[in-house]
Amino acid sequence: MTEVTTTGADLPRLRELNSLSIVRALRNHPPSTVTELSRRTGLSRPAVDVIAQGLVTDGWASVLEPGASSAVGRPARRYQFRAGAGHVLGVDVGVHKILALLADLDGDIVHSVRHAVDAQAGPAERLAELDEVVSACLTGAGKTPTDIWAVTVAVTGAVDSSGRTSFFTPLPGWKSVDLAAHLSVRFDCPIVVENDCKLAALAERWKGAASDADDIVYLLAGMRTGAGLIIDGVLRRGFGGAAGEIGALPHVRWLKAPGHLQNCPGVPETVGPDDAAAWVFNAAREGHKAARSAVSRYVKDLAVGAAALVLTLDPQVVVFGGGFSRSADLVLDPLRREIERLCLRMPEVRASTLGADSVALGALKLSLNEVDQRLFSAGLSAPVAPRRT
Amino acid sequence: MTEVTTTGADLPRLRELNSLSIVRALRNHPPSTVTELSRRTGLSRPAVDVIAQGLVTDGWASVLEPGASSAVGRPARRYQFRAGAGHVLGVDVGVHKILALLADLDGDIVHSVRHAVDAQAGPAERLAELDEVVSACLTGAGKTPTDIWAVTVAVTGAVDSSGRTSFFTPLPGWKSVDLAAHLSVRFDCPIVVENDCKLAALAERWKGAASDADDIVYLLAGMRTGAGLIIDGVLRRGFGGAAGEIGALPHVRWLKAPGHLQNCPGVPETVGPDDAAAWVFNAAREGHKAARSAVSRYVKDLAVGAAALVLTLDPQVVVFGGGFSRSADLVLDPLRREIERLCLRMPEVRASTLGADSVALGALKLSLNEVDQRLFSAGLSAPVAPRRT
DNA sequence: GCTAGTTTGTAAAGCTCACAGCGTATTAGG
DNA sequence: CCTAATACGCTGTGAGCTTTACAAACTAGC
Repeated sequence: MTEVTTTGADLPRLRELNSLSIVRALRNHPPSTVTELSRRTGLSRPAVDVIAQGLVTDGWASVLEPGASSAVGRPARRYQFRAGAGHVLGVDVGVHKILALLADLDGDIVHSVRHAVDAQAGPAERLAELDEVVSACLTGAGKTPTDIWAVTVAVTGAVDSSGRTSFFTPLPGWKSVDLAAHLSVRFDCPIVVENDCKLAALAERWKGAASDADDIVYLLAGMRTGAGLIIDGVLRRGFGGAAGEIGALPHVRWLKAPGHLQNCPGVPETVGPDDAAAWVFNAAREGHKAARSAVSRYVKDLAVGAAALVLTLDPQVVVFGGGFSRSADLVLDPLRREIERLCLRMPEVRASTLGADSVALGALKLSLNEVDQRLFSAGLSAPVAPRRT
Repeated sequence: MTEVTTTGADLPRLRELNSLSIVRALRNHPPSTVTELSRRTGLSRPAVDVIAQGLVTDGWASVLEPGASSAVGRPARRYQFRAGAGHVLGVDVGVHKILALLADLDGDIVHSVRHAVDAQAGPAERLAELDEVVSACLTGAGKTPTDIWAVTVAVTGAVDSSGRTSFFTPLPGWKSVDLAAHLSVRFDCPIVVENDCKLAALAERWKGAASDADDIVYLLAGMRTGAGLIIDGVLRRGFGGAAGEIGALPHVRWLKAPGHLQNCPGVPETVGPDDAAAWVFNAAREGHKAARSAVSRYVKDLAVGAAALVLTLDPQVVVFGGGFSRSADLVLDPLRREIERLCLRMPEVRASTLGADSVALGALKLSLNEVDQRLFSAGLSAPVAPRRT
């Protein structure tokens, strides 16, 4: 027997579905009365009542007894989602810094810790620093690893299905690091390792520049150029985790694009290689001839890869993010012109609104998605940290 | 009130869901006994029994009374999905031909009609020919327009959200043709106009070279080069319908790639421009020096665009289709080498197995998808042709 | 030809769930 | 103080699925 799908639903399953429906109606809403929930879900008031009480006894919701009532009529009891029932972690392991965010199930950030890291630090040193940041974040929020329901770590470079950056990565010696295995010593919950561009794209859709769009090309523009894709509202990983790596194609010029900025004539010797781009953008803003030309050539090269992505996917929005997005005022208009010239249908081009924390925020969001997925597929029995399968 | 989601489910809805579950279990299976359906859906035998009887009275299923039984025990009544309850059309409006396929709800083709068309024919002439082909296909199958539940028409060129090929199209004078409006005079059912590459991709996943994959890049290689994308098992249209049009980017060389074949030195003057490529492939197979070089250069240019798609999406399979897929023996290996050289992760590269009918087949499949979507979202009351919304 | 065994069809009992309806509690306003 | 409006809580009703039980139909083997 090919026992694949058990789609049949009986009464308990119906109750489960309606419970999830109530949970959905509870989340991302202010504390709600039974009548409001009834309207929101389409269920009858008595049904909502018993389900809500069940959620309270299970620990998924909490009750607010009526206080000062402003409306007419008998003051209503209010239910709210117990966002504190569980917590998730999102960590960005960057070249220069490690940033950990700890949030509740609403995605509200409870605590965050940021440490600077030497760009040349080897894997052992970086992993030790990661452990320290995570520990500090947990203790700072008064949590233990068992309180955490999902962990997502962002790294630079394409992440394969085993969670390793086997294709390439700018982190020194990082190619063979098995981050998930390293963290699984401390955490029993699901652990996901993901590419930083993809996570930044996720963040930008969550609470950034593209929260209204389902089809997004996110450009992470900095000394390295990368892309993250959201298609039909879902983060696109690729069959092997290498989606969005258009920069590897020499014809689209992403590899040499930042060189126009770094090698711009006129950069003072006192400016280090990491700050050269910022200097050039500033100089261009003040009318420096060579700087303006360098920015122009940079945008032209950036636009080729962007156009390849846009022509392939025909997105609604292109988000210009990454370190260079601070200079979006200089980039956006010429980038639009170039894309318009190269593409069939013109997408909106917007600047990132989240800045440098977008990667860690995206990691947080992916952790929340992981929790949600388990919640809404496996059903909700009691709020406990899920185990890895 | 932001009345967006009415997710609550009551008892009738539960019955509806289970009915759909039974329909799913019935489709693409041989006639099934109640016990088999019970196992397949997870529902109890009596529940399946009443639901199946309901489906029969509604006209969705038919009963096979037990005949010659081979097994032990009382011979079972068998139920089967009534694929003949409705029919769908898939039409390919090509440059040289128009092909219409008429199939039942199982996708089994009942009748097909193919007419040749002059490549220079204008819109009026082509539309008249289309009407004639559709009429012939209907009468040949003994059907009327009211028997048809969905119509999909494939055209060359990116199709915008209004169903027009406003960006570009090689069909003479076709840019402003509103095909959906033209057909809506005869058909009340949903009418979809879609790009030919996308539909060929759909067909190749349905019953072609990539039926096992969810992430597919389909290359339509001929005198024009195009691409269709399937991502997470879903056809990717793009926000404005222009996904996959990477060929519009000059840097990837798709526009000039077929020129290597057409302008290959040594092609006899007796060979027309449309047959030059076929001649070159044949000559290359027989060792003709210039022909081999032309094929090599063609593949190199084709591979640049393919690599752009592969790097962007990281698909599981690349399908080499279109007119040139008859010469896949010459193309596949060098194409693999080039993609491997340019990309991070190597996808499988396969030749199309459907040939020239793939576009019409894909149109058929999209019609079936359209019907299924309405079936499984709006619920099944009685088998009647759906109306356009 | 007859009996044991197996599977199907069908009916009845029981349980769970959601809904409709009604009475009660609480507040605002006249 | 009384009325209208709103929300809570309880009970009865009906729908739908499951389990159990039993009759019907067929094969296999003696």
